[in-house]
Amino acid sequence: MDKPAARARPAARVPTEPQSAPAASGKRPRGRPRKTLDERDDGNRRVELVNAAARLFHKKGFDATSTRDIAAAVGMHSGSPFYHFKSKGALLYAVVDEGMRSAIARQTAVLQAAAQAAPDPSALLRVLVHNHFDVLLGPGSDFIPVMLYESRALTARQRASLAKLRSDYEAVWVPVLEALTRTGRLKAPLKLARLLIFGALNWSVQWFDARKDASLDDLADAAMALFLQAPCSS
Amino acid sequence: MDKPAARARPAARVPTEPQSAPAASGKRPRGRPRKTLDERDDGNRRVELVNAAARLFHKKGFDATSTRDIAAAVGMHSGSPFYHFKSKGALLYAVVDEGMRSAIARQTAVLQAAAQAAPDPSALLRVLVHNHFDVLLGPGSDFIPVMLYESRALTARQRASLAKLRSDYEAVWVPVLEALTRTGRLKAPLKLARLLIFGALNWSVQWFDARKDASLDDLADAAMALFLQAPCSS
DNA sequence: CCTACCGATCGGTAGG
DNA sequence: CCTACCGATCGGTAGG
Repeated sequence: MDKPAARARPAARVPTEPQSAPAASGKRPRGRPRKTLDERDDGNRRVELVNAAARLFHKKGFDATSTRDIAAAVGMHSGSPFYHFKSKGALLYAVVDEGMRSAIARQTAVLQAAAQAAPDPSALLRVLVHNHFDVLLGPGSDFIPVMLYESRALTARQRASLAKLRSDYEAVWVPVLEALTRTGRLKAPLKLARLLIFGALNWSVQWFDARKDASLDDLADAAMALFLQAPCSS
Repeated sequence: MDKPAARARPAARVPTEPQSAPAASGKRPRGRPRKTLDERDDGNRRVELVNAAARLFHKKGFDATSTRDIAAAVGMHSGSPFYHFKSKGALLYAVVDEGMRSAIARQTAVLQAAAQAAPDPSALLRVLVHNHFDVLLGPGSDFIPVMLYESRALTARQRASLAKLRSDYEAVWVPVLEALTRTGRLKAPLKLARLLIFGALNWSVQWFDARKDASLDDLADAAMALFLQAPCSS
């Protein structure tokens, strides 16, 4: 069956009083009502598709998710996602891109707040680690897991753009890790340390269960205890 | 096109001198030649299929690999893998099962050798870590990466069997990590430490390049330096 | 954004 | 293990 489930169609989409104000003039605003509202609507549908795609790609994987699944999840018919995205792969890239930009924005925000309060590098690392766990495991966090585990389907060009974003995200960690190496609290070679640390964090997507396991703070504490040498002087 | 590539068909499969000895008697060994040889042949074909499946599942992912791809890789026609395996999922489970049994066997072997030479827990961890990297990244290591990153397609029953094998593999690490915790060289809570450590190691599948990066020994050294507190007394 | 549709591909099977 | 095939599903498109 191709009919979308009746469930997700938002009430706002039902054509209630469609052109209340425009109807008064009777001529000018025909084919398209006010431009701003129209664009906002289009944007919302697009955002809905990206959100549904993120959730389904995370839950079932990119290949196992059909564009029909995504359409049905937002109450569209099977061909309609291709009005907003030219291919399934473009939808995947939208998820990945949105996820990285959001992650970078959040990272920048928490780090700025922390750098003013306490410029201690171990405190900064703790903030980075906690934010990373939050981006991976917090509420509504489907985008970065998709980026981490479903990027194989991207084209070479898309992968190159993604590599730039990942590099931006990771670059912030480097001076913090360097400072910790200088003070002897981090022992492994910098590049390998970074890769191993990201692995430890990213793998949590595979096992973390918010209902059963520890809190994100517990996770961050454990990671800090594992990676850092205890403060030497005492 | 459905014709398999002419490439991988082993010369031994070409029906050259099919029943040299049996032809002498002319009666007894009809429908099936000697049983042992026949079974060995079947087993080899089965093993070839599992090896090809492991390589392709690792390279392209389970969903993106067709059973036709696998058949072609071993010089079979498109329907023939189903003579050996009743479904594509059964082939995936064969890969995962074989990978875990091999990993456990290798782990047992290296650990027994190391435990006699030096029962120091940090030396044992180093052996476990190095073996783990070797299983993940060493030559012919497609099975465990498939297990780690493609198991989602398994049935619930298969996943339960796999969980048992994974638990067997991980159980060996626990006493070693406990000993290191007791001597203060491992600081994080045991369960979280184990999960974070496995994450750091398993993630290497995503970035390690044998041509460019460090050796497996370098990796193991870096992991030990990162995870363990420096020996306290000195 | 829907309707109606297409070509391609896929997992799997019967029958030998 | 091959031959010949099937039903289902999928990404995508034309035309409105």
